[in-house]
Amino acid sequence: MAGRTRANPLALAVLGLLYERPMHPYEMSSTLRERRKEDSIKLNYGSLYSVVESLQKRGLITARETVREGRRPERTVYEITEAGTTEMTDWLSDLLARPVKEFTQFEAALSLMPIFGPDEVVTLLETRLRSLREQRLAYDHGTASAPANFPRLFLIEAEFKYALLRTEIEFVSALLDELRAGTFEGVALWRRMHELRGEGHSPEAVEQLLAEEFKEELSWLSELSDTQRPEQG
Amino acid sequence: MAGRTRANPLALAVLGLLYERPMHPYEMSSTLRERRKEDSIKLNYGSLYSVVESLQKRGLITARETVREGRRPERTVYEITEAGTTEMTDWLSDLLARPVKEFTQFEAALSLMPIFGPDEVVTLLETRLRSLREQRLAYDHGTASAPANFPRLFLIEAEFKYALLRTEIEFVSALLDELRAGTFEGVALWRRMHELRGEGHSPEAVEQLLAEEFKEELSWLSELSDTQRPEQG
DNA sequence: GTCCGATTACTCGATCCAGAGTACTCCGTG
DNA sequence: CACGGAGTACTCTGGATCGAGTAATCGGAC
Repeated sequence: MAGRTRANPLALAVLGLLYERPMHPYEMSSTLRERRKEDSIKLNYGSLYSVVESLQKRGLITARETVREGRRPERTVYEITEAGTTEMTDWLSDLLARPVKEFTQFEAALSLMPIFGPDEVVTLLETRLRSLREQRLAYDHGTASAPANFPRLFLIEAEFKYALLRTEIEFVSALLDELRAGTFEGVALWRRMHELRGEGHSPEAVEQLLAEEFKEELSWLSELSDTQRPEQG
Repeated sequence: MAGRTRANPLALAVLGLLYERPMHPYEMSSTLRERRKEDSIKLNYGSLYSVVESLQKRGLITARETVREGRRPERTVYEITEAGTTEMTDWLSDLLARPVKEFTQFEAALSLMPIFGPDEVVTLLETRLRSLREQRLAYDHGTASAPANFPRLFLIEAEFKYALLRTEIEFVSALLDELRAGTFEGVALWRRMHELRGEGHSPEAVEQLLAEEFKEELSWLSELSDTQRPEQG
């Protein structure tokens, strides 16, 4: 049981809030916002209500009462069940103890980088680097931070994000240096490849020409080629 | 145009592949796998086929022919359109040049960490750290790596992932040290909070007691309290 | 020569989710 | 006292996504 529906951490946050005290969905969203959790847990209304509904269906929370205050719309107050508490504990333990593979947009972008030539990539990464440095400044100046004296315990996720940000800055910066200095391995091949494409050669012709011009660097290709295209017409 | 459907980078990868040469979807998936792109771009059949369909609907690719080879099922070969090439260029430029906020599972977990007490967190993070170190070893020994002599250009995303991995190891390791040494800010408050909960006090009672015991550390609370609960019944 | 398991090539359906839309109320402003 | 804008509290819809399922074929082992 409790099997597949552990994708959206918003559901875990909901369990956490109801573990403190019963609440209605809208209050959950405002509480999360007050606590600066919208920075680390993606929150939007649509998801919140469907997540709550799904938790209820699975018996992890129950509707305690629906209140109408004044002429305001009805509010349904939920509370956590015993099963819900167990699921919360298991789930959070799992998230803390077991790293999971995550796919970020930038990793995807890096892996598709060869679509562009090295010079275009340099320009684009320069823009990125500027933007990342601005982000770091914002952090440093506490702009992105919480009320003074806010306990570290409740901001630990921001510290982690900051560490990742610094790493990305270092990475992009180092990559840029190598690209600009021309010391990046294979940059000559890469540049030539785009030159040939730019001259209107077909992909096959480009491959052919490069194989001749860069024999050694492309030695790995021949190792693969037997298995790679067994039935290329 | 080309507005909202830029969520799934798999679509960008498809455009990239068809920019090289026409292909049928299954070939796209095997090509991506050969090139080790499944590590940085989430790929599964269901998504691939619906992504291809949606690209076609948007006029970014077109079906060139459907081939039946032997008695095998039909294969539809697609090619990229001019609009598709433009979209590919714009999209990849955007991904490289503009950092986007990403939400990871571990950030969510960190932000919900206070649900547990410090001692449980230590145990869980120790498990995580072991696992992260194993991952790093695997990288170092080239287990997770490609054919010898594979050009760096095509593995740059793995380098980035490795940098992030090292940062996470450092972060978790430093956090653990502080928690174990008791030098983590507010750890006493945190521990006491779980002690009181464990003794069966209600959340409100806990808050009350902590406010008395840890006046200074909780000063930020009083600043908020006016605006925080204007209508708490 | 037939059986097994891997590979090829998709299809389907049940969620999931984002974001726009709705509707009502409260509060201040002129 | 009419108006506008912010806040409260959801609802709806259509597309995205995931993973299991299907069905055929091929190559090798026995």
